[in-house]
Amino acid sequence: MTDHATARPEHGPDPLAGAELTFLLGWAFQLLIGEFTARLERAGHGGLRPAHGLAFQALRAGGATSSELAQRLGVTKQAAGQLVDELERRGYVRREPHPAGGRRRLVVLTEAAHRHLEAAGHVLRTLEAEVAGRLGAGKEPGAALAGLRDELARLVRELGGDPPPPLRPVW
Amino acid sequence: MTDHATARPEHGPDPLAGAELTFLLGWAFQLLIGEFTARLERAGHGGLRPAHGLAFQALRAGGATSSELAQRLGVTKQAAGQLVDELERRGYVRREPHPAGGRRRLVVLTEAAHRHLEAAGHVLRTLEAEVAGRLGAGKEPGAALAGLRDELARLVRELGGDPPPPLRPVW
DNA sequence: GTCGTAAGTAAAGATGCTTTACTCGCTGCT
DNA sequence: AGCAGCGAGTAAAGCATCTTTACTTACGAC
Repeated sequence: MTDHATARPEHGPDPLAGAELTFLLGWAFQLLIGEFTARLERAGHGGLRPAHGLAFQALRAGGATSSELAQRLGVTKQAAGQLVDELERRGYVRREPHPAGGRRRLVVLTEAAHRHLEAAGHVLRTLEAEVAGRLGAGKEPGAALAGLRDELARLVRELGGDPPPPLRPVW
Repeated sequence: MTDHATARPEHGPDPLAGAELTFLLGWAFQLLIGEFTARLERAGHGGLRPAHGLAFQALRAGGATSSELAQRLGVTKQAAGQLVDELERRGYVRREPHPAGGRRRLVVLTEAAHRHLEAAGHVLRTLEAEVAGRLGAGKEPGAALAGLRDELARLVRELGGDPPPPLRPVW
């Protein structure tokens, strides 16, 4: 038995309780991403969308060619190339000669990108900590969040394998 | 203490366990939506994207003008008008004279749209039932899903209010 | 050498929105 | 009656972000 009955002190039917799991997930994700972007902007790291952050993460460990980046992001190499063009123009990545030669070029993050990544990580962790405090009233703090993470991780692994397919910014 | 340790029989670090809550939510949502769309297609209801389903839901209870639809979907009225144009061409909605007169036109669902909604609902419920069975191994069936739904609903209500802002198909 | 393969680039097209700017039908005032 | 104004609807252009198609270039194998 869950504490479902205590989750909403108000009277009347709860539209959210009847919502499909899929939509609940979508709402939660969208709200968190929205809050994330807003805070990042207020912290002086505006002008970049979540998709750019995903690219930064894909390049974090030693960079990659734009074709590798394309694969990690789940887009065509042309799309990745355009993304790299834009990020290069704005000073977040550099194209360096690739050790393996060929036509390859290694795309690496600049200091600006690393600063952005750090700020983004901080915002995400702060956000998660706030959520932890507000979740699962009545239980010990953090327990509800841990359970939520466990169930979500299991769900993702069941449906998407490990590692799961890339997150795409449109559905 | 959760059954986290039993969730992954393999050795080595678990990349998903270290993932941010936000990304877990995104992955779970995207995977479910993807599976939903694939099944709906296989059931003979292909060619419509999730956004169309959202429009159907917004029109389900007695229809609406396209401006009302725009508000419910969180887009401009022009975008809603284009959406209605397309759905009308494909036989999913009709524009009828509006009882309140003016330039208003009431957009209502056709039988085809209602059939689509029914099929979509069935797929969603089936999917949710499957998820319920695979979640929270070791607990009584359904308990993990109920807890997940509770926590998600609470999270959504905290961040987005009630009802939450419209789900947008891009972030 | 030349052939195949993979990386990268170029250009056009598709899509799904927004912005800007208009027309039309009604209400209410004077 | 006449007209100001408002909200619904429509039209067209612009824009961002992707894909598709098609090419060029570097290297390795044989």
